[in-house]
Amino acid sequence: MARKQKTGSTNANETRENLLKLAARTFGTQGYSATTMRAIAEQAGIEAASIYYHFSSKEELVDEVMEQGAGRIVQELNGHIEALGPDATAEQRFRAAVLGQMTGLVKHGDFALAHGRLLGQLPEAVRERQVKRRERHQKLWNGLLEGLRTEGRLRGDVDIHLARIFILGSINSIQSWFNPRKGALEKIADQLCDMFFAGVSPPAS
Amino acid sequence: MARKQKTGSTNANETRENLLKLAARTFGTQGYSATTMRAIAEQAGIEAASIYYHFSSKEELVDEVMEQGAGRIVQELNGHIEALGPDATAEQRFRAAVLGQMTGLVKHGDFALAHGRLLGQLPEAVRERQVKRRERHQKLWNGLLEGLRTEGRLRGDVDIHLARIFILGSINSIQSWFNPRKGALEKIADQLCDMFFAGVSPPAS
DNA sequence: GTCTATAATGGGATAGAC
DNA sequence: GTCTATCCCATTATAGAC
Repeated sequence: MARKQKTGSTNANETRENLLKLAARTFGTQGYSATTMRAIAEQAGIEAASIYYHFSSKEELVDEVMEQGAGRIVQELNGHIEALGPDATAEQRFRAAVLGQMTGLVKHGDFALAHGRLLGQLPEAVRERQVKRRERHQKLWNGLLEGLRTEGRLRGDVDIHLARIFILGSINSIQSWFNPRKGALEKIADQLCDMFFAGVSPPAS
Repeated sequence: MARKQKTGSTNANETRENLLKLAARTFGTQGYSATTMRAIAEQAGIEAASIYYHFSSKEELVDEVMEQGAGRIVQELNGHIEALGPDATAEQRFRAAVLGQMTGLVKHGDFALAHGRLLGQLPEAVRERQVKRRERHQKLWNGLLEGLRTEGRLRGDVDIHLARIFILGSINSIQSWFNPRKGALEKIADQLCDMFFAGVSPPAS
């Protein structure tokens, strides 16, 4: 059940979460520098100065947007993999990861978009942390691909590095074109995996 | 042979070209809003005000960076295709396009990077024109893929739209990782196409 | 062709009232 | 928790000297 806030007056956490959402959307569409504290405040119906009660700076604000963006995507991805149980094949895990990451990108659109687009525009301190996060994420995918290799689902001459770039580039591009009316995510993920596998798997016979 | 300038004093065109290059690099790495006229001027060793002798505004400057970025990539791509002669197969043309676009991205790094990263951050007027340019570019790729289909190099159930997204996402991601010391572009393009074709082509038998 | 000086605007952030 | 008022500085762009 929902726990009561300790603070009186209008709920701080709620405002904070709202600001984060609005910041994510604005950062993602306008970029870091072009997004002003005033613009975020206006959308929330408060003055820019009031943001500083919830966040100490613009930098802290964007940092948390990035954290949440990365966190939500990974969580979705992991959730899809874990739902398979421990006996899943490498291919099942890989396919779950593809659908999981796509789902994360679409479900947490604003945060995911900000996360994907802002890396190159961030203040140094924030950027460094996010670069490390991204490296961990790539390792996760490397692991999935190595699993495929172990189970004989990757041709010997396929470069894992390149395959990862190939599949991640495709998955992530979904942000710029996916429209739920044009087809279910599951179907798109399947098609993408089919294309991927028919390319990397050894000839059937 | 090189033609003499009509103007006296230090060559205006030269400075203009230099400013464009520096602008491309800075826009591409920092983003549109974060790039200041001062920063560009400083790199060129002049004052910010002097830029306005060569460009009427920041908007015009970024517009030309975008134009050149798009133009150089397409030119490289077309050059590779045309070098094949008129009797080339659809697959040869496709493979030439992949290598051509990759070459363009690497060869004109600063302009290509700016072109790829700035779309979402541009002033409306500039953005609209570039969105149209991108659509033309996508149609070019659709044409290449339809050629493949006509010549029986695409499985019937492969969605051309998705295949285009798949291959373009992969090609374009080269900007963020390619290192000439790690392997020739030709080899990477080949590997990418091999992965692509072994997926989309009908089973050999 | 580039400079200095400056206008006009808007940015992030803080102080202190309520 | 949010406000108003304000500081201080950076920004794009222009005017006019050289």
